[in-house]
Amino acid sequence: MTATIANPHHAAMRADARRNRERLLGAARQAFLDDGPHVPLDAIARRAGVGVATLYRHFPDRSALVRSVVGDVLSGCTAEAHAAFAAGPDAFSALRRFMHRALDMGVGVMNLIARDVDDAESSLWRDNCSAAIRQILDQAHRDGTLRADASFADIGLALVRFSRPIGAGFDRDLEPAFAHRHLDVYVDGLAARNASSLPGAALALEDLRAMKDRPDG
Amino acid sequence: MTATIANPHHAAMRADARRNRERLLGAARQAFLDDGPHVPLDAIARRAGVGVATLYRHFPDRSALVRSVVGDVLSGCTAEAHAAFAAGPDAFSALRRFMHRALDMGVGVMNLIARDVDDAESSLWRDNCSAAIRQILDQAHRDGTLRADASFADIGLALVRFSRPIGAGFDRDLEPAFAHRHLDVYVDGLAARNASSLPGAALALEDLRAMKDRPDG
Amino acid sequence: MTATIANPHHAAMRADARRNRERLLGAARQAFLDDGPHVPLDAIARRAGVGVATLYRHFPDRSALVRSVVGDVLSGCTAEAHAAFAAGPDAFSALRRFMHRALDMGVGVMNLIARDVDDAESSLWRDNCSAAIRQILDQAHRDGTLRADASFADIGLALVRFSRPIGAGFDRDLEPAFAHRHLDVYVDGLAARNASSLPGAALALEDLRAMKDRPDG
Amino acid sequence: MTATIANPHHAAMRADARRNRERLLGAARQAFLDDGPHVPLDAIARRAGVGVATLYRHFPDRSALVRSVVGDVLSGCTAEAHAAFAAGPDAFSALRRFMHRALDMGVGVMNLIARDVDDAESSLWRDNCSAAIRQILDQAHRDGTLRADASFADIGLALVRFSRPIGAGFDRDLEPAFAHRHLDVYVDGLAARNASSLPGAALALEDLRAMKDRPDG
DNA sequence: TATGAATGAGGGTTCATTCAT
DNA sequence: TATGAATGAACCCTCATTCAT
Repeated sequence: MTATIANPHHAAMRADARRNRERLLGAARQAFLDDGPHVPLDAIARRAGVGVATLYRHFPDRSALVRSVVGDVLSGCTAEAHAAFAAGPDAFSALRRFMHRALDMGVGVMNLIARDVDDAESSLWRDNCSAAIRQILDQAHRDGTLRADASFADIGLALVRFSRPIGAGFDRDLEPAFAHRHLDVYVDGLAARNASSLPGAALALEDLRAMKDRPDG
Repeated sequence: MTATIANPHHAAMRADARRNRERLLGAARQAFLDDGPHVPLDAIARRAGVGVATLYRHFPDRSALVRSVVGDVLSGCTAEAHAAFAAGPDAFSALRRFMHRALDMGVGVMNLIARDVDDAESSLWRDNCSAAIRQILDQAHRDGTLRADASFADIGLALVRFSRPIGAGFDRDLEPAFAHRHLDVYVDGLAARNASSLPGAALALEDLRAMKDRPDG
Repeated sequence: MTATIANPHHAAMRADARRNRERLLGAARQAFLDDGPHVPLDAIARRAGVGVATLYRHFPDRSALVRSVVGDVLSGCTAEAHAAFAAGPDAFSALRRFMHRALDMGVGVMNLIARDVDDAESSLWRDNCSAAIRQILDQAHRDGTLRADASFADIGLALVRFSRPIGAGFDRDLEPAFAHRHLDVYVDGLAARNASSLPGAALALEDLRAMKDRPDG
Repeated sequence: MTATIANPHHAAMRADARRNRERLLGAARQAFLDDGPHVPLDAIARRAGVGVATLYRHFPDRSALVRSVVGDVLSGCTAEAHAAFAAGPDAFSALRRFMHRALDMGVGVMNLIARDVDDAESSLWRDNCSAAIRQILDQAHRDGTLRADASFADIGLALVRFSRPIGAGFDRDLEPAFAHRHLDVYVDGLAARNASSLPGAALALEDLRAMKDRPDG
């Protein structure tokens, strides 16, 4: 399921190197989901079946690995958003479908690690993904099926929230089931006809850009 | 806002020791929320304005501290649930009110750390809290205001989900605003009249008890 | 003088890793003898001229290091016992010779640390060494040169006793001289013709196996 | 069995303070024997049933406590040596008797801790004890019952050696039995008629005075 | 005076990263 | 190029000692 991510040297890479890179990306995403953002890099290398130094050859430090994982996931999400919008039949149901797909893709990992990611390339990934999602939201707003007070920031962050493991001491295999159930109730609440009034003014995505450095999270 | 937690030696403690204990509990809860479950104990001690060894005198190891924080938060939540139910005017609005209060109390911390907490005392806190919440849910179900397919497990875990920081790389001060907005939409979706049908069978709390050991989260 | 200890991966180890391993073993034995069982592992690493983490790479914790040192010493002792028995001319003089050699080999370290060592491999080392020593004792008993009331337990523990530093506040370089003098008097007392009667019943080695956990020494 | 040690303030001390002092001395000696020289002072205080600060009131630091324990033991030993010499019937049997008594008194503790003790008062205790022992040895030498090559240094250090626990991983309660058996064989070897020749020149006590600082031991 | 809480320095261990093979 | 050994910084925890009650 690893979306192909544009790597500058991708074409030039030897077959075994490319295979290692992809195994590392997959192992890293799963490790981040399973064990949190602090999982030792040794453990990721072991999961991928390579030595640590191979990991460092492909990703000079933890942050580079994280950025690549995020890029991988975001590009996949972008594709899913476009596909859902195209498939219809209407924007609101496309939204619901897309959100469930994003959960399945492990978009949650993006957030576990997003604090470390603030470079130009990642911003691009993020912007692409945003645009694809906004396309759906805007149409739903125009249709009057999505409650008026639900902003892109609300929904983008909701996506993050629902796709993160809650890790509440129960069997990890049950996570997806609860996530999808929670998400479905939330989407029901998003329907225009079901709306109570939300507290506070709608927050715009711009409000979120005020990054601050923070040790952990 | 630190709920008073029953400490066996509480009465017998010297005034300064008790003060330190409370400052440590408060600092720990905030540190867990801000920086995650791996926050160095040194940092917690510093936040509380005491030396590390003082922390260790009060809490023999990280796990003991975590248990105490959990107990502290859970007992506070229990009280809030009872209060909300008593205040009415009806169970559904009590539910909404209680859930917002639980967010404010930092119940999210419970989950960040719940994996480490599995002793008898913590179970008691948990059970007390569960009972207080179920009281509300059962009444709402009887009233027909809460959608029939929303189980206690759904809602308990939703509480956890909404109260955890998503930490998506934006200003941490905005967390509460989004959490409350997300929660409000979710509660709208919980209203019986707004329900679509949820995917899968309702999961019971018992399904969650199948604890497995897992390194991180 | 480091006896070659069978390490499963010995052959497969890189040259530098093997060299480090041996330097660590030697440094550890000397450090245990000089500074006791609590000597900081940093100090051992420094003595060996490597970083701490290198020590931990080779020996996952203090106990593993201790076990390896013990194995190293015991295997050397076993070889000495066989050699002494083979060299003759009679069992009693072989016993005296062996005991002095064991002192030189630093067998005392075994005991400083023996409390921590109770795994299968160490038991094997111990049993091999015991057997080699018993071979000498049995012959001496048959020859009638060794006093009848001297058991293997007596003599094995005497070996331990004489080879440990007494550390009585004097120059450590004098330790071996006194140890050998004490041992020689003791061996004189072991000769059958010199025996007074020993107090109490002879204690068998089995009595020693009743291990109890004990914090320190 | 705590010998009364001259404490400058002894007479002036309140009854409860004196009782605490004696309990601390006894607890410390036993703790040093049981758990080695590194036993935490908290543990000693707990054993004595007092708070840590009480320990510090009586003994300003670990070294002072150690010195007092040593003085306590040495003064007891001195008394035993005089008594044994007076009781006869001959010097050699007095020597044997005294050495067994010294073991019983826990003279071994002296050595565990002697490295830290080098002040004038301790030297006095030591000299008194030496004199009492030499009195026996000199007579035995004159009697021709003690081998000529056994010096005071040999025998004094032997006392230390036999009275220290060997801690070889067996039940600590068996220590005294083995110590007495080892000692008895050694004393048999000390008899003039049983002597082989000892290696090296006899070492004089003066050789031992070359103290060096050493961390542990 | 006796108590037990507070402190900071130090040792044990893990892990991100670099380097020799 | 892939490997895994070496390194040091950081964190957890303990303990000697001081200080408030």
